[in-house]
Amino acid sequence: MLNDSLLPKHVQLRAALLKTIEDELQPGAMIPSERDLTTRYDVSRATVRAAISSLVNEGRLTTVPGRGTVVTRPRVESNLHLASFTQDMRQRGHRPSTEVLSAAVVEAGEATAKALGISPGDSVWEIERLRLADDEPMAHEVSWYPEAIVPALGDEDLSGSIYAILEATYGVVITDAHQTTWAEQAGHTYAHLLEVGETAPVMVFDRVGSSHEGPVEQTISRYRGDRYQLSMSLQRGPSAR
Amino acid sequence: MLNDSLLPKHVQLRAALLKTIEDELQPGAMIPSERDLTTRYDVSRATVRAAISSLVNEGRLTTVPGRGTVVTRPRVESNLHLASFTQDMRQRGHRPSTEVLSAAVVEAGEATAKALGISPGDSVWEIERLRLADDEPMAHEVSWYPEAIVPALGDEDLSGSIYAILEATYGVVITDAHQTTWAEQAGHTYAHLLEVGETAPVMVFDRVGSSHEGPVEQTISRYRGDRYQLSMSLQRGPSAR
DNA sequence: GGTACGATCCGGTACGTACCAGTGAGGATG
DNA sequence: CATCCTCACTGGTACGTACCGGATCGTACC
Repeated sequence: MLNDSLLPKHVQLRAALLKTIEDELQPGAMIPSERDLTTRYDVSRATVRAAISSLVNEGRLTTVPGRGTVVTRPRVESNLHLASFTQDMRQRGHRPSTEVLSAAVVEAGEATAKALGISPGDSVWEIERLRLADDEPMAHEVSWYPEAIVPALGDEDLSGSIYAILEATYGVVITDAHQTTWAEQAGHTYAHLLEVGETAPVMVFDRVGSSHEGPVEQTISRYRGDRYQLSMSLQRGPSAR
Repeated sequence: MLNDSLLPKHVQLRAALLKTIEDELQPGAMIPSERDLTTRYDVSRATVRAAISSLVNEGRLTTVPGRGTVVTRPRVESNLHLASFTQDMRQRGHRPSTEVLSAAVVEAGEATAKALGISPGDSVWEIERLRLADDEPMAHEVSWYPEAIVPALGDEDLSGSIYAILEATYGVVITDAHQTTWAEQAGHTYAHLLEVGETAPVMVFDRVGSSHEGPVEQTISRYRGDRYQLSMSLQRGPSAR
């Protein structure tokens, strides 16, 4: 039944189970019992349990003592994902808009150069924008993009998603990002822009966005603390994909 | 050796191993061999392997065929993961300590009841703690745990990891959590506790921790904005809109 | 007809044995 | 002295047995 050799039986059995739960079974359906599987595939129960526990560990199956083992309902959505401000605000039920404050080619500072993998002094587009939700200030953003990657960025309409421009005009797809966040007082400059008090709390995000070929974007965003919150899921360890 | 209670042996052994790799061993060090552990704790090798594989699955241990099992080196870049305050601060190079402000059984409020899947008014342990890093206040935490799950939580030493207590005493392993974070001004109460100004920014985390069987913990933490920051990775969601 | 009980199934726990392939230290060999 | 090889030891695989407590359901009893 199994034993194409080469691979351990519990790995082969795992693959066989995964195939059936993907092709034949609905979420919530029960898979055959462990003892049933031992006779079907002619393996020991320990082997069956190894295969099953592997799938349980990845969230594909759930065991119910006294009942059986059921196919897990797929998760609806992971909260923390890479989304543009526009997408993000729409999902939260707000109407997003953007005010472009400035767009110019400048020399990259040290931190930006390091983040983008270029040399300090290299030319980068610096885009400064105010992000509104329902016509009230939500966030202030400054972004930097290497001019070498997006030479004519300033010619585009920057009031929408820059990610969309990167894709449509330059074929650059930001697939993942890394960001650090902390809390600050607004201070004079941002208090004015965000229309809050100078001591009002803001959430700062320093984000570096990357395509498959490397870093493309650095953005520092300041969100009004009274209007923004962030949800995320945490796992204890890597759940091997 | 084990069996001080009614918990499964592999859970007890898991807790024992976790304690030793946290207290005694350095990252990269090898734990005793599986066969060694069977004689030390007088259990079968299957039990030892169950305990070890659980820790491997969470990224605490790594097995090396032919060599042994080593304590995992923590990742340099502390990404977003579920870690206790103690672990978190150590990874950041600080010396953590804790001051227990109060511990009492109270009636669950509405939000807590909803988060924990119990009824408002049900008994919950309320633990209030001040978390210090290098002897300076870093965060204030209030946690709630259903009394039905952890009846004698107040008898334990609450100055360390409550997650460790949950595992060792009650066999409850928090495997994942969901949290929402936002920025606030400290305000009178927390300014005093955290030793900052009343308008100083704090990062608030509202977290619900769950075991395989459901929610176990709600914690609201307030971190000093000037001392704490959070890093995370983002991937592009499947919502290609 | 409703309840209580027991048979039977389920996953969970725990024990034992056996053999394999890779590692690495130390002794035998050249 | 360097090299090779043996061998003890490691985790990985796989088998078997046994018993537990929870869930389910049919049946016998009130």
